[in-house]
Amino acid sequence: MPELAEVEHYRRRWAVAVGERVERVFLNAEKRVFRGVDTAALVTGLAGERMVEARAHGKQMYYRFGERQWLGVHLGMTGKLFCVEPEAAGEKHDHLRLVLDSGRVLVFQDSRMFGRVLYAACEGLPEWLQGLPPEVLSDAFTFEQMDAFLDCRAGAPIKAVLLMQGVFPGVGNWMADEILWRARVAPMVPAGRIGRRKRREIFACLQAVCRDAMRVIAPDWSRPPEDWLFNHRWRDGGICPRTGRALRRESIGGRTTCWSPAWQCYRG
DNA sequence: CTATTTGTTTATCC
DNA sequence: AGGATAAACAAATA
Repeated sequence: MPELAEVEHYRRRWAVAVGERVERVFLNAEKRVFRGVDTAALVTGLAGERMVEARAHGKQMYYRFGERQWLGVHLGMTGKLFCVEPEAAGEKHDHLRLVLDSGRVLVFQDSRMFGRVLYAACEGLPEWLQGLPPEVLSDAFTFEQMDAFLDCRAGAPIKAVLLMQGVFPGVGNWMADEILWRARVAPMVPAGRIGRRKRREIFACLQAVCRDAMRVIAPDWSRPPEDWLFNHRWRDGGICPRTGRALRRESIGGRTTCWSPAWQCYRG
């Protein structure tokens, strides 16, 4: 489920441990979420260290312990982070558990295991945090950059382009649909066929959807207002809140896409 | 039983 | 070469 704002929500669930020390680490090294990770080094490296930083960049979260212990978490499709009381029972898909000095436990749970854990012990940023693109809500994310990228991916449907994490970090399936719905652009339109004026609208809607999602979802996972596409998109028979007509669901760019044909009339 | 899934990586085809 | 697309990953849910 996790896109930009859901990731931020989960980041905060572990951020309650900032200032606390890790007493012990439990994990099952065989699980796919640890693919490529030196789990033995992770277990010994984090033990005794204090969490000093809890951050997210797009869908990639990372926590720093002490001066040189870095733990990365990506939630994939079904990953979750939470903090439980000492007496809480473990659950089936708990893959990583950090027991704090207070007794509370930070848990990473992921049933489908498309998520992953990363680990590094180094002075500066680990290589997997270097060269990240500007975050979509930062000043460094500019229209000119988006404009150039749409030309670079001119043949791909705009829906697929918005999902590319190298330029739109954090944008996921429902956010891409929400953006195109607000901008009134049909999702299968090739990016290169979108004119400059409409690109300006897409840019503004992109920022607005990210900002709104952060405000509504990140603090407590509130249900978005009914005038978002969000509440209508999941089930068959959904109705467009703007037109009152049926939403359509089809596969575009390899992903299930929900859109409102009468409303999203821009075809480039 | 089958079909579906809010993500990413790898393979394959142009 | 490089962009576009499909497949694979895995388990829960309908």
